[in-house]
This record gives sequence, structure tokens and C-alpha cells, in this order.
Amino acid sequence: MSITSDLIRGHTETIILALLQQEDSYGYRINKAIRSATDGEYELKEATLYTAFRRLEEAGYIRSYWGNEESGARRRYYAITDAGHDAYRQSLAEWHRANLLINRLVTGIYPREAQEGGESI
Amino acid sequence: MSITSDLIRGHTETIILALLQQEDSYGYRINKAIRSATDGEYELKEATLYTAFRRLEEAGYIRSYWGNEESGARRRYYAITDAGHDAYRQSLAEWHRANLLINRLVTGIYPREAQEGGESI
DNA sequence: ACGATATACCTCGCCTGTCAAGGTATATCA
DNA sequence: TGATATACCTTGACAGGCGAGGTATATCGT
Repeated sequence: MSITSDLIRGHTETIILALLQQEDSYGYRINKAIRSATDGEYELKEATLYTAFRRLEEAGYIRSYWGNEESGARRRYYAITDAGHDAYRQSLAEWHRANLLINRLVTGIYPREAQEGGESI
Repeated sequence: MSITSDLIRGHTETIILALLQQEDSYGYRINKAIRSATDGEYELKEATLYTAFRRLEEAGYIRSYWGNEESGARRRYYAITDAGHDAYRQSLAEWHRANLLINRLVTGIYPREAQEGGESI
């Protein structure tokens, strides 16, 4: 894994919601999906994942239920709620705004006044 | 301010380096530049800023010197080092990669196998 | 003369999200 | 029988951000 966690920090919940938006899923599978979607460049650690689940459930953005597997280990499935949908849309919008700002800031492309003395306010 | 800190977390140092790449500057001014560049949507808190300075200096990415103001409060100027330039370039590249991954993950656009069962590895 | 505001620096201690390390249990395959 | 994959979970530490507080100088209005 090569992407530092600080760059992803804050996106964990959005990523989970994005996946659950498509269909109910469970921890192990979500984790694998993320890993393979990023070609192994990023993975959520299990501890991170499960604390995120708890946060999301407490916030009312997801709910969980046990799957009825007849074989293999039990699975706890998660489903996104209506509030979760709203939260997801909002997070996505926030990310788009933040993306613009971050790009501007890290590339050092600043409005002229900010560099010339900043008398704008 | 509306952008949550977790979305910016990890970019603080890159943002500072980006500014110092253009010219030496000092804390207060850097802070103002960021605020005005984002139209007030984001600002580094002073505590964050100064701890970042210390980290960057300890890492050898910046060095500092006192300005010789004849009036007004003293200013501690920061200059980027060669190692700082390298670190900046690397951070920027990392950010571009992370940006792609984050976009993919938060929009839920996943390769097919990841959704179908993930037998790719 | 005095207070408010802007400039400019700094520190302490808390909060929050991440994660290493550890644990449990079931099924498959060599 | 042991290794590996699946599948879940918790504890404690760590690091970065930040609220709250502090210091000092200069300017401007009253």
C-alpha cells in the first residue's frame, strides 16, 4: 500500500456509503472491493473499517443485520438508510469543493492579491 | 469555514511548501494567503500552522530566520530547502494519485470483478 | 490618554480517526 | 494435521488538528 492514510482520512465513511449505495454488503467484502478497485494501492485496515461501521450505524446512516449463511463464517450485512443517502450526497459535494480548494492550494496557484500584500479585505 | 479538517488533513505541509516555493514568507502572511485563496472557505488554525512549521523544520524541509523589521511585530520568515523542494514534488505526485483513487472510491465506480466476487487475484 | 483592532508570534492539552496487534470461529485443501 | 481463506471484533497507542489561552508592537478613533 502506498497512499498515506492522512490523504484518505475523512473519506472512509464516504467510501463505505458509496459501496452500500449500490447494494448491501459486509465488511470483508467491502474491504476486498476497495483493495482491488485501487489495485492494492490502498486498503482500509480492519480496525478502521469496523470503527467506521459503528460510527455510521450510531449516526443512523447504515443499519446492519446478520446474513443467513448455511455454511462458512457468519456475515454482518450493512444497508444504507435514507439518512445515509443524504449524508452520502452531501459528503460527495463537500469532497468536490474540497478537491478544488486542495488543488488550488497545493499547486500554489493563488489570486494575485494574496501574493502582493492581501489588502482585499 | 466549511471544509472539514479531515479532508485537508495531510495537506497542510504540502500547502505550506507550495507557498514557500514561490517566495520566503512568514506565518501570519501564509495564513492570510490561504484564507483569501479559498475565499474564507478554509483556513489553517494558528496552532496547526506553527506545529507544521516545527515539523517541517525538524524534517529539514524549511529553515527559518528573523526578519529585520524596523517597525511592527517581529516576523519569523521561512525558506524552503532543497530537500523541501523534493518533498514538495513528491507530495504533489502522491496527491495526484490519491486524488484519482479517492474519486474512484467515493463515486463508487468499481471494476466489475470487485462487485461480482473479486476473483482477480 | 485609552481602548479597540490588526499584526505577529507561541504553547498546552484535548479530541478524533487510524492502525498494529491481538483475539475468535468456520470451511477448504494439501 | 496444519495452512490458508473467510469473517468478525476489541484494545491501546499515536499523530495531526485545534480551542483556548498567552505575549508584544503599531495604528486609529475618540
